[in-house]
Amino acid sequence: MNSDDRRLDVLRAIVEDYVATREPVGSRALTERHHLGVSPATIRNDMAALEDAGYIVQPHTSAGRVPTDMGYRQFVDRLSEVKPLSLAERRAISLLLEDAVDLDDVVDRAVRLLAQLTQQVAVVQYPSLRRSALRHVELVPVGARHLLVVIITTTGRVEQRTLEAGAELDAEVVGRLRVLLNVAAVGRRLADLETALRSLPDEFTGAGAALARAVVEEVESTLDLDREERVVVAGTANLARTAGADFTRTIGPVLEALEEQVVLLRLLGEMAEDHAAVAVRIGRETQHEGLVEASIVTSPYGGEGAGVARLGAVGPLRMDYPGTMAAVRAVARYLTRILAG
Amino acid sequence: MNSDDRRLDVLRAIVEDYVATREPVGSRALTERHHLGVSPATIRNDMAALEDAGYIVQPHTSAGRVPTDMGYRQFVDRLSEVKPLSLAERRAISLLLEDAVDLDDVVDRAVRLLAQLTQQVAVVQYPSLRRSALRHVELVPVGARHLLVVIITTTGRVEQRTLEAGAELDAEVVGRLRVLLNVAAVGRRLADLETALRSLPDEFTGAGAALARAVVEEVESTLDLDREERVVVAGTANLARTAGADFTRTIGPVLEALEEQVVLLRLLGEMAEDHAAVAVRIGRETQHEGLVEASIVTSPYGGEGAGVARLGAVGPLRMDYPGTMAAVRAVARYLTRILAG
DNA sequence: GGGTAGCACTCGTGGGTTCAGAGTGCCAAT
DNA sequence: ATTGGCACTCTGAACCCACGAGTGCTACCC
Repeated sequence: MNSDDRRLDVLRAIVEDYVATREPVGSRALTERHHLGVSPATIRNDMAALEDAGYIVQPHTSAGRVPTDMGYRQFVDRLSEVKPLSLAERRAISLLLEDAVDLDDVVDRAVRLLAQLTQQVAVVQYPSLRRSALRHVELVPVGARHLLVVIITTTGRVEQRTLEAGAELDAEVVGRLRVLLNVAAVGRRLADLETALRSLPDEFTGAGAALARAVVEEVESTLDLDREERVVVAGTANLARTAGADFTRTIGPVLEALEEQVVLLRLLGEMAEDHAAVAVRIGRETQHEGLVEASIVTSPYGGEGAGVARLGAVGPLRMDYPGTMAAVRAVARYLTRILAG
Repeated sequence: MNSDDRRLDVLRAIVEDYVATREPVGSRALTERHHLGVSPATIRNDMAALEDAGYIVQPHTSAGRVPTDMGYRQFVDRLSEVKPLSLAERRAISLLLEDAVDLDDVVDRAVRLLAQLTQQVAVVQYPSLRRSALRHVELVPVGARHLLVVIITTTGRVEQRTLEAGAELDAEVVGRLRVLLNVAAVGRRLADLETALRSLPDEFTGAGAALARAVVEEVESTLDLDREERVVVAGTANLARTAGADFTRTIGPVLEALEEQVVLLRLLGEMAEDHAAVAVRIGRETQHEGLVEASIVTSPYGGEGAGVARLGAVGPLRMDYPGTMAAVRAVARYLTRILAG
């Protein structure tokens, strides 16, 4: 065995032990718990090299080593196969998700399930409107001057807006608008709607044109991703469990980050650029002040007309990466299957 | 001054100091910070009496006193007037809430605002469907066999369900059903709908009757309060700020309770039975294991056709009750005004 | 009777010291 | 390249001790 390879094995062993024991790991403990076939002294040399390379640090002179962000990163990148979940776990996932009654329910169940499986904070992003397609637009007059616009997507998501018409609504105009809207828009991805609808108001005159413009604008504003994309979070209590040990001061900054939709959405968006089945961001890699002591593991789900979104788990740097990755990937797969069915 | 009165003043002073300093308060400190007009020795006698009565305890011999749940309760009950918020605060509330675009946005803004104002965890319950009235029901065929049922309430809330028809939809039947449904149901409180709709399927024959029954059932299932009432939470990071000092072990149990909709809904429901403008539950009074070290302050909002619900703040036993009560009441009032307008 | 002053007593906190053990780095030997 | 040996470092636990805050009690005063 090449000595570089052994070094990486030592790193792997350090990460595993540190994750398991939460204590800095020394050379002797390492030789006892893993059959590396060499003596502690050799390990010490390797550790010195790993420290020079930036993968591990000593909290203080006479203590064992602890992985750095870079160390965890190396560890994660070197994971070859993801260990599968147990049959019982997979069956539980499947049963739980199949009983869901609508999209909200699916998402709610998925996020709780994932929190439970990973014993961490779970996050699930709603299927993105931008990438899903329109199934139907409905216009409902409400009183003489208000019009309710209901937008239904192929993912089963329903968005509604109320708008105030400038003049009294004309039932015939509303009816025609409904028909034209649906003809022009159904089947389009929401992101393409703008071009599809641009000329629609020209079909009307006077108050009808104004109304059509207002409705089109309302439909388009639904594209405004910042407002419409949502992430739901569950399992924050899991953070508190190991709070003192895993976070230098408090979990406050992490909770703050989790409450800020924009932070999560940015992070999920950036992670979508990794095309791996499971993406990981460790500590500072999250590029967010509040998450320097946290890692996030996510996976895409949906796709094929069901919209694409991500789900994942957020936990301390010192998390069980292989286990978390397996759970995240599994839930993403089942969710994809459920949404497609 | 009656000596019983003085005792209660001493209790008030103890609560105030303990809330301010987070440290057990002794007789000397008390005489220095409050002009009670008597010597420490006298205070000591009063404190002994208060301890006998169960309002305060000593963490250990040779320490000052700390209020018990009962002590806080007595303190809260004796608060006569609620101090008003500053003009700047009231203006900020008003401006923020007025800009909201729809019900979701109002609720979201309110909960964040309240978390910010109280520096605690804020909870806002969605206006209850049971007490709000129906504005419109819309039926939208989706494909040949699916029907989308959209229910709009007077609070601006929109609920939708998709149902699968047993047979191909007949446009004429759907149209007639829509008309009849609206005639029978509009203006009714959701809680009264069941009786109003019972005979409706009799107007149809064959497949139409089956469809009507399915639709009615779907509308009624919206009444299912457990599924439809929702509470949104914000500001959990505020809990972490003082976590070590205010909670014996971790904030985990509190976070768990906050994630369980059923727990919050039960609590809010029970608090609705107090008819005071602001209701308070302290420690064990919450009747929930996870909240024994927490208190909750809530106030109703809405009403007059806008549905009735509650909002409030959850924090440590050692919270600024007068300030929290003032903020909760103020936000409830502004929210009521916004929803009515 | 209620308030006060004085006093002895309790007990937790904080500072300082010591000690053992874990872990390291380095060097000489294989 | 690996290993055994060894001197060195540093943390954390244990311990002790003195300080001081705070109490309860009793005797005294108005």
